[in-house]
Amino acid sequence: MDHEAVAASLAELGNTHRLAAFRFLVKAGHNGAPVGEIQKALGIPASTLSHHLARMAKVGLIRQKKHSRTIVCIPEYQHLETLISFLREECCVGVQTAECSLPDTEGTKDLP
Amino acid sequence: MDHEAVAASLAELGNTHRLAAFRFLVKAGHNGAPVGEIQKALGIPASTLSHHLARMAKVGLIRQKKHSRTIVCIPEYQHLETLISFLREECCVGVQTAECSLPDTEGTKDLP
DNA sequence: TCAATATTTCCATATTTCTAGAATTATAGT
DNA sequence: ACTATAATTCTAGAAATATGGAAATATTGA
Repeated sequence: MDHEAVAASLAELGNTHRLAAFRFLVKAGHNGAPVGEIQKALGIPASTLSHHLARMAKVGLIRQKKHSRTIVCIPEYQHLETLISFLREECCVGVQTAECSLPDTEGTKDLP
Repeated sequence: MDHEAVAASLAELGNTHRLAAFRFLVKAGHNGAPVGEIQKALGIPASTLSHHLARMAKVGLIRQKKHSRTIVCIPEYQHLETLISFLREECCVGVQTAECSLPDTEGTKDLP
């Protein structure tokens, strides 16, 4: 996953409704959950939710499978893993220790 | 960090310019880098960059310290750590194994 | 065939974000 | 005091996002 793709995925998770939907799906497990169930859980209008789910599917955060009338949404764990790996590399580059450590707070003052 | 704060931080990282700036700062290390240096590296207009940096500072992704005329931006490693922890919990909830595993791809078909 | 259900697509509107030039502020050096 | 430098704030237009009602689509079961 390249820089642009990472940014796009993070942007999708960076919306409270979408993040809530994704969290719900992850909790639901590998089988995911149908749109209607998500809708009942989050309590947002169907058209709004549909729009958000479509966006997440577009960047690969979730997958959507049709079972007759219902559309089941499945979280793409691997996608999130990749995202986390990217962030972790960002976090640890430039840091001395293998594990991430806190920056030294020198004697400079914070801005007001 | 609560749901809203996580979404806000992810949204900030979900922009290519800001993600690039953050990556640059992380690579720069604990001492961070002055705005002008970031500007030269990314090659975007000063006012645009200033706007993006201010946004990142607002959600706590970076800190800004003034040294005479220059403003040094420092990445908040701890903040990113917290973000990653949150995502990791999301990822592993509902999954059987301790480590994150891939979802079973059942016999259902993907949407067109 | 008809009604009900699940969901999307269409549409319009409101809001936010992005962008960058111009003006402004703050500070250092001369 | 003056000039150069570093960065922000102001401003405003363009683009993208968010929202939700209404209509459309697909599918099931009677």
